[in-house]
Amino acid sequence: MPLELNTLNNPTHLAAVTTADKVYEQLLHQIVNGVIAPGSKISEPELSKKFEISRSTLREALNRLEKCHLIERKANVGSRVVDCSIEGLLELYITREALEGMACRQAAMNMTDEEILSMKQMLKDHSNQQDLKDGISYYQEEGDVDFHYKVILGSHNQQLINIICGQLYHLVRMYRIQFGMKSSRAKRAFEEHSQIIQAIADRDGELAELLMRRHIAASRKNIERKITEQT
Amino acid sequence: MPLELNTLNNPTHLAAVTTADKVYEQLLHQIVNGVIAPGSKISEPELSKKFEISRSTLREALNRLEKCHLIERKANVGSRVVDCSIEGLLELYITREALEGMACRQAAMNMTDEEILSMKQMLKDHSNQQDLKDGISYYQEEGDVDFHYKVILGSHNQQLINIICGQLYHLVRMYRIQFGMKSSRAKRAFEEHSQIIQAIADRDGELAELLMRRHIAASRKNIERKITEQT
DNA sequence: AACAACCATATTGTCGACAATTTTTTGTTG
DNA sequence: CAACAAAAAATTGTCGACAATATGGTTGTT
Repeated sequence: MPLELNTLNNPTHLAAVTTADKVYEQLLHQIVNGVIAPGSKISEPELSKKFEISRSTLREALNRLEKCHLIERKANVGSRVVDCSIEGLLELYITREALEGMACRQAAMNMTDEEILSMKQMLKDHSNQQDLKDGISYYQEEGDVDFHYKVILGSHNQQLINIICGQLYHLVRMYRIQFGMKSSRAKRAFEEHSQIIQAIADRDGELAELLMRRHIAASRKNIERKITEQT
Repeated sequence: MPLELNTLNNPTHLAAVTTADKVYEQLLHQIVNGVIAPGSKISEPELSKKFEISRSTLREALNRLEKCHLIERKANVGSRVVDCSIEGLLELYITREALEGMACRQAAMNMTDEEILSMKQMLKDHSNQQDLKDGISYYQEEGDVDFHYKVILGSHNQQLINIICGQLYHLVRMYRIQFGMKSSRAKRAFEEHSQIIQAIADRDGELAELLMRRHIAASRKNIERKITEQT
């Protein structure tokens, strides 16, 4: 069963209580999934009518979207959804490499034995799924997300967790959808996941970080290659 | 001339135009400098009276403080200034190590020759100051901040710049003031800065990242040592 | 026809009041 | 006196209206 993504954005792991929360979640979903196009302007009067809420609570929701860098605001002008450029995507992966690499090192140091066991079990489940689906994207996508999330949480470093899960990953998902990235290296990625878990289980932080960085860098280079092929 | 810190938090590098901006800047200053104590509750009615503004615009300012992780909000309960724990400080330095290390690698790849020249000049100025002040804290502190900022900006990676300058560094400053950290290794740090700039000038990203990580790790271990001595 | 200044319109920023929720106080009971 | 329940006060969330600023079109001049 895949992790519920929204829980990771909510520090207290509680359901959205206020209406601004709910509107935020809906807008988050719509932006990430491209229902609201990247780069498009956000009209406060229009949206507040559509959601049947006041502008105040809409602005509250917009502020949270701004926290995840999904929208940008200029004073006295308004908000726009961020637009997805290739440069932005590569910058994002560079940042992931740094943060998740370190998170992986910390995970090797700080994960409990139970957490490690749980990850190994997850990987076994994925391997069965992979036999069935033979590298087809959807489950592998979720599996990939699950894997990375567990490593990040395993770091037990609240700073890293907040930055990666709270803001970066929404952008990552948005980019994945915008560029229609279907992880053409599912099998290879799965093997890399195995190696990383092994390094964590061995409590080898140095190796764990190195492998995670290579894993993300490989994904980035894969994207770069595809992009340059297209042109 | 030291960098104007606030400009780095403002993406457009423009002065605060709206009143919420100004209140945000004042509150930022007060929190970072401990005028408002860490862990203390923030009363919206009280603050809005003190600043003679409405609660709406105060809440706007609070939202920006939340973006920098300087305050935390719970629904229907209110906001608190984050409190400074030793674990939090160490987590922050771990995160810095990852992000600034990568920023340094990117800086070695992406800085212009002019930017590198400017950094070398800055270091020369610092060295003169150091001869005069003989390792006394204040100027060295600002110099340290300047150095790190220039490297980060030199990465030319907007993601890294936003995360580090836009949010992490306010927390770093707050911690420095709360724990009264006076950089007892000024001379050593200056030498490390020199080595890092040399690696950047040589366009050796690998070494540049390694050195920056060691530089920050050394600072972290220095803190850990002090803390454990005290107990 | 091209450009500048101006005006009308629309959008964002700010305000004060009301509703919903939490926290504190008070009162009752064992 | 302690413990629990209920009411009161205070705080946060939400709303609609007004003020300040930007946008787009119009008009007038060269």
